[in-house]
Amino acid sequence: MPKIVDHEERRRRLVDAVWALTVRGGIEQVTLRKVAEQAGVSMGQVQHYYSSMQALVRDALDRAVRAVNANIEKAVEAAGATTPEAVLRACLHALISPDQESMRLMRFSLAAAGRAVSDPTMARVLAPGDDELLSFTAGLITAARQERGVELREDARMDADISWALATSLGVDVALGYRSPEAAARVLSHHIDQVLGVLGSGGREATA
Amino acid sequence: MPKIVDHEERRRRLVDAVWALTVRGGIEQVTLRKVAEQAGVSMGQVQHYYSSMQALVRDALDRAVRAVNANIEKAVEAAGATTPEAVLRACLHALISPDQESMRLMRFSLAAAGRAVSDPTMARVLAPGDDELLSFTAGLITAARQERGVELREDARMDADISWALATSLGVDVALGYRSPEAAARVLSHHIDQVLGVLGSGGREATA
DNA sequence: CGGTTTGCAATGCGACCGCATGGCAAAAGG
DNA sequence: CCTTTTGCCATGCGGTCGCATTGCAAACCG
Repeated sequence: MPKIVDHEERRRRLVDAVWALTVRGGIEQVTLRKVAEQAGVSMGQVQHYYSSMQALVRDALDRAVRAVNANIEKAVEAAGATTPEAVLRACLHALISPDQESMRLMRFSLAAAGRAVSDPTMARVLAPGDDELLSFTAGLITAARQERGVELREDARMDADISWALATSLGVDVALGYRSPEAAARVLSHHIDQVLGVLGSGGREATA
Repeated sequence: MPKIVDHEERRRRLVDAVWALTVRGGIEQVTLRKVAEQAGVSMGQVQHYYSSMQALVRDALDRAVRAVNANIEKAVEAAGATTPEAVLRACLHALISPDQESMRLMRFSLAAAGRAVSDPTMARVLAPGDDELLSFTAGLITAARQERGVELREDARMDADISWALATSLGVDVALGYRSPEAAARVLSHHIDQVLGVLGSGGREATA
């Protein structure tokens, strides 16, 4: 077995080139030649690692999904969140992080979602969360309500659904510059407050 | 002035072809030749009415925005909404209408939004609402709260913002088949109930 | 009737696309 | 040494793209 290279590293380079090209000029700029140039390799190498353009874009999307999830987990850890409410807030706020890397991922995800119109496998990031995620989040909401002493309701799952949809939407807006990170954070916090029953009567303090 | 034709009708035909092509195969299928074929005219005619491909897609987006707004107004009228709450619900629910025409527009809008990554003029429909819309909606929310006898808060504008973001997101999901119209309607109604303070303690009836 | 203006249709051009193919350099085994 | 396997580069092909150009028929004015 001669000439052993790190395949994973090669693919990461190529996918990163796809992200960069998409963010800079839209997904229609992602061509074999441009990807090769951006990654500083030859067209041949791109073809060597991906059997087709579609396969490359698909892998780029796969990795984007995993990267977003990793960012969320990282954000939860970084926040040192111990209470369910803190975990909930950290998870949702991770989607609107003004961090360059996060914004890159959101922008690429939006471009990919545009393709979902014709290719159902292309939504993933911006589509509704799956059962597992919603159940987990609903659990957080219920636990947070309990801790706050708020009367419980059976609609936690729906609130989880709404919360992810809103956070995703805000994340796209931030990544495209339609909202400032601060404004998006205020909106998201306001919604979480409402979900957790924090908003009683004109109270302003709520949470940081 | 010889050979007078209806320019507006021509453009409508062409834009409709753009919508159809985008919905069927993604915005990357929108080419001069395909648009001409879809509209049943020659490439020359397309070029006669639009100086470039970009101009055509831009007009298609313009008209989509106007069509969505028209659909909303139509929905309000059709519902015979008289109270602020009924108007509010009609407006928001118009975005998740499972009507073929509405879903076409949402799908095209999503494809266009995918281009917003590289072309800022391409968001429009799926971007946050403008000041005027938010103020109007906030007014509806406040009035609806008053009618319900709910204690007033000063956050109506933010709730309006969130409501539009959620309705838009749900509308995309419905148009792409990620949610059934009924499921989306339940989610949206639940959110509006929450905004209007309908959800007190485990109550189930709320609204239809 | 001829002239002018409008509304297109047809065709051609250069650029770029994804992908297939063929070959060659480097590393390891014999 | 030679062979084999791996990783990759270079090039060529058929197709499609947006757009410019050219020409001409229909409709109105005089």
